[in-house]
Amino acid sequence: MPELPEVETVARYLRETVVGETISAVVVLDPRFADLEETHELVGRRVLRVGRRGKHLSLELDDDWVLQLHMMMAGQILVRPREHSEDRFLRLQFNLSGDIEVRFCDSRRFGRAYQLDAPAYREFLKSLGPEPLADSFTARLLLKALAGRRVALKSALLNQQLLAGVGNIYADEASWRARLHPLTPAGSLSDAEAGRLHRGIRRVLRDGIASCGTTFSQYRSAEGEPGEYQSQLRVFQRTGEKCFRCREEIERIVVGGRSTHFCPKCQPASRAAGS
DNA sequence: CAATCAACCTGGGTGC
DNA sequence: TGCACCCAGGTTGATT
Repeated sequence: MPELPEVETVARYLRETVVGETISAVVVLDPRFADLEETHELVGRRVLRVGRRGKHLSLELDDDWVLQLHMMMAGQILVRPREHSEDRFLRLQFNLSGDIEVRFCDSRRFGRAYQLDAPAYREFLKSLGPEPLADSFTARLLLKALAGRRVALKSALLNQQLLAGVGNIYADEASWRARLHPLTPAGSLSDAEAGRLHRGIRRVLRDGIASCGTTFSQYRSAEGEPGEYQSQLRVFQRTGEKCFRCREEIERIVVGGRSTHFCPKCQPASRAAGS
């Protein structure tokens, strides 16, 4: 599921709907899902801000309490009116003042919810790589993050300590934009290539947000709506279809255990290991 | 320290 | 219909 554009889409809706609301009840349906030792501590607290860092969502509450949510592969965070019908795979629910509920659903039970105190939250914010859409994220910074890395570019882009928020879909899409083979050694990029990659990453993430994310099956916005970026994908899950740039057939390989899609003609394997 | 890989889970789709 | 098998947007922890 959810990569940066999908999480941002959810965060934006939460900002419109739950900021200022007070938690009136926490319902844990799957104890393994939520690492909330003291759920009663959350009751009565108000949501002051909704943050997003990489693929993580943070509900910042009164007294520096933070509720961290991660949707992993299949999670859905839905904002529902109390009378809304039951949602499938509900694992955790927050009832809010104003008769609305935040429902965290997840068929695969990979998602997680947990509390952080202020110091732990600061540590967490520092533990991830730069935000790719921040003004401060430059091509030079990207080059620096990749410097010295011999892993495949694809694997580096998925490393959240190097760059926060890019996942399997947007990594492939950005590499296609930059005309870089996914097996290119991450630390071998020239200035020009890093510039193209930097533009590609920001382009696909911005476009993804503008389309409210990519939905193949599970992902829904907090309003329960599917995203629309899947119609704009250039390589992801287009194996055997024609490249939009050169009409060559898109190929699929496995890199670091992850399905990887690219155009063998537009993204030549000059320096790429193993091909 | 860097890189690789299995494990965590379940549902949906496909092919026999 | 049933069943075996493959695939999936992510992360972490053990191992090399």
